[in-house]
Amino acid sequence: MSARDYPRPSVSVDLVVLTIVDAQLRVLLVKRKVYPFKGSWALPGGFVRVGELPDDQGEDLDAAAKRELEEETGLGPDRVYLEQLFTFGKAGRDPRMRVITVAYYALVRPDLAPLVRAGGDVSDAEWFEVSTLKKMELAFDHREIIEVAVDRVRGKLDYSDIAFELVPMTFTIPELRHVYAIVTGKEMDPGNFRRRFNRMIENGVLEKAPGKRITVSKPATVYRFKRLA
Amino acid sequence: MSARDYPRPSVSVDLVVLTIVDAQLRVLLVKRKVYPFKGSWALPGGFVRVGELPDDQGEDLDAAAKRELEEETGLGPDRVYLEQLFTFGKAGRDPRMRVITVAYYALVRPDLAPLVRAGGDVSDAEWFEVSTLKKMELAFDHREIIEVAVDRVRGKLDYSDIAFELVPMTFTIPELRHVYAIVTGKEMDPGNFRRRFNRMIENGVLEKAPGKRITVSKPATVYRFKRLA
DNA sequence: TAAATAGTGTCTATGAGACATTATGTA
DNA sequence: TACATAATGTCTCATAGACACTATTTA
Repeated sequence: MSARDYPRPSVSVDLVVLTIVDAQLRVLLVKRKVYPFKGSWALPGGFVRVGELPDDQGEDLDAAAKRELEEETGLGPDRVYLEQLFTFGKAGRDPRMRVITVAYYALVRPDLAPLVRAGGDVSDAEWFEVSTLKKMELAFDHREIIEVAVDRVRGKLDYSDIAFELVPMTFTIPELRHVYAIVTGKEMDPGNFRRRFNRMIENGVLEKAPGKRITVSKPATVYRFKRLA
Repeated sequence: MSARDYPRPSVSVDLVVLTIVDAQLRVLLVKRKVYPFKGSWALPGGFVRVGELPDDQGEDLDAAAKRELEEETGLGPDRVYLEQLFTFGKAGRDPRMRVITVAYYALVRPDLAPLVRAGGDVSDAEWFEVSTLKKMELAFDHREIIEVAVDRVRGKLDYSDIAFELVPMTFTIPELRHVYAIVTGKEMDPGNFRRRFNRMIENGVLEKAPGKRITVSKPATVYRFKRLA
């Protein structure tokens, strides 16, 4: 019996698409229209397209994630941060059949978030506050997947650039500080927080950008993040 | 057409089993006895056992990793640190057919490493120095997988307890320092290094253990790592 | 006793956090 | 002008690194 003949699992890609809108960390969920979990909210995702032929084996795993992202949000992968998260493969996690899912997470800038519903071919897609998911019934093990994703984002906040994926293209340091506060749940001291980014400003990693915020007092300087090549 | 009827990929589990022996970071490889890459060295691994029935969907992904670890090294998962690494799923990475592999990495204490060859059912298994792999032809994308694993270990060294998985059950601070030096490639100052673990010693996370090293000068204190429950 | 390494002490630079102060815009 | 918030400054403390020094064991 060749390896070819063993039973195979279905492999899907699930997306934890996160954004910050109205001072809340939100995740994009779609309403399931079929069994199982019909009517429940679930992560957007789908099966990896696999070819039958050795020469055409189908799409790459990353390509499947990008395709699903585009299909379900209308956002191209160039506008969104996308990274593999973890693979969930417990037996029984899908009652129909064996499904192993490779989860990805995506970070959507708040200014792009409103575009999502128009672009998707899924009619019932909504941004839910992560903090309110506890009360909801989610499909499959999607609650656990979201938890892992949020933990990952929290963990990477301090040693990576992902915070810049959760503010608009141009932003102020106070806006960036709000991102930190929302993700970590802790307010940061405005003065100390700014100092953390002073070097980036001197480096030119953050450069001044045109634009202005409507404020009741002194407006903050607007910056743009220049990703180093 | 139901989801059931789409073509499915094979899903395998590959293991990057690492240890430190003779002052070298080493990875366990097995010689392939079948095509493709017959005769090449490859990561130990195998296909996830998938059930055909909704009620019996087969083994969990983690269980597959533990099973392979036991089969190929003879080491139970209780004696070895095992963690999911990353999922590699490019089309064409296996020329025969579409295979998506979930890679795990395992850390084996140096005193257990010699037991490995006896226990495995794979006759041709050997520990290779990671630094010499560049010259070798490895099967599939296994070189890339090893690289990701080593990067992961390097990255986690400073903020996790994994260094203790690469020394014997009882060890000295200088021995631990050698682990850091070998993994990171940088020698650490002995005095400063020790200070990093002074708090753990005061906490009781590290406790004195019986045992002694054969040395040419003052022998170091032997400790045991007490994992907090 | 000599050699070697374990382990401690000291100094400095750096960064985080608490908090005060100044600067600059809006209403 | 009053107010609010941005932005800067100051102080303290914890930590990392460089390096000198002491302690202890072996040969």
